[in-house]
Amino acid sequence: MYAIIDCNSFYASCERAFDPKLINKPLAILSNNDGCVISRNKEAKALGIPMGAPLFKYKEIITQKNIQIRSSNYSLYGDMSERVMKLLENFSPEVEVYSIDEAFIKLPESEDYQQVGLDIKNYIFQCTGIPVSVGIAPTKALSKAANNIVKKFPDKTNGSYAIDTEAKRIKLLKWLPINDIWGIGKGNKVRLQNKGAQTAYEFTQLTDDWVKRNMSIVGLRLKKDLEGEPTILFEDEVQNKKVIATTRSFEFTFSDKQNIKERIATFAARCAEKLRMQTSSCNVVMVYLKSDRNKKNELQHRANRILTLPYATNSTLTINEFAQKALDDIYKPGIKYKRAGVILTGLVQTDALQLDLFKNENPKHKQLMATMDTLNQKYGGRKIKMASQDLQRTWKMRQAYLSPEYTTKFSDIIVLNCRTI
DNA sequence: TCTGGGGTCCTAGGACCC
DNA sequence: TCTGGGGTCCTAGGACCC
Repeated sequence: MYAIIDCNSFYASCERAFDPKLINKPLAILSNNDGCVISRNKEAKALGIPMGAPLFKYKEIITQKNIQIRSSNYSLYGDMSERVMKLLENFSPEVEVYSIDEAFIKLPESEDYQQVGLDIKNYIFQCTGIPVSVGIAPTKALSKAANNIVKKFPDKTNGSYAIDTEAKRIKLLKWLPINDIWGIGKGNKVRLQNKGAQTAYEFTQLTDDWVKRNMSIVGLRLKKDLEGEPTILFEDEVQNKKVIATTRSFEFTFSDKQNIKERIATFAARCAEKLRMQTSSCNVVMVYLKSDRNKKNELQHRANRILTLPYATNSTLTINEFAQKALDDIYKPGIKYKRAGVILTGLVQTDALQLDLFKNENPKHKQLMATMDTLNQKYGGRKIKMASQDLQRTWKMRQAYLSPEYTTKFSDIIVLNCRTI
């Protein structure tokens, strides 16, 4: 049997775990630059704050209803996520971390799966203060569906629901609307509705042939999984990333090339760092620029440039050199740019590099990068940078409502004042 | 003034090879 | 009446996820 453990309103729950003032209060977490809402607890949902709500459009209701807001604090969420995942290993050696707030685990045989789910939920809450929902079933897609039941009926399920009989599986599929199936998005929803299927059950009644032809092998796998035949693979080995990207919207729009060069340098450096962390090198660098598409009356421009490198590398210097070349190719003066990104692809394992007969990187880069990474890890805050980066810290994200890094920074650890009673 | 960021997988079609 | 056949690799774009 598989279980999916899904943290409820994860970012909001992380904030609440360390700040008792937030208990039972509506709370929304904002995206980078405090632009829009990316997580909200159930109290905020009940007040009608939708996912993706732009902050400036909801200012009024936020003040009126006294909704608490926080800037996103990824050091905190990333650390809390690691803790939750680590704790799950107490229930099974086989854990697939699916996203920052979700994991699948393979459960050992049990007489009472419902109770296993409750045990997991209680344990995670006790150790971290994070509430989770647990769905249990013979396949991954069915466990996701069981999790939907938990979310829709929190009182009846108390946080855990298990599909452990054929009757429950059929009942679940007949209840589950087509667009709530994991893996069915907008496109396939329309396709299936046109075919007359409204529920997961009706989807499974279509022929394999039709599903394969209209929804590709991906759709067919999903159908098998819903039929109870485990077809979507369980992957507990952590895979290296195949694409590494650093992309941001700016806090303002601007046209000044020097400014944009500096950001591209910083994005390139961040990408190269992520690349070295998984001991990969890249063969391809892509850079893109976009103006603000919400400003209809301004001159629009979006462009990208893809450069293939002469040799695979993970050197910040080389990657930035090519990123800057790409930028030169696409930058147009006079455009107000709002967003840019650096994306690395063609990733290969660094230790399995093909050396070229003629073109190879200066070996000094390797030593320099190793030294830079060591120093930056030891002292934190990325103290060692390229000269082309933002040495003056002339720009930074707008994060007006940022909470402390309770778990990853010594100066932010909560201090208890104990008095004798 | 102000609307996120980072991924995965699959398919079709073109280029190229013998 | 009637275009050769079989294959690989790469890329752009679509669809979906959290």
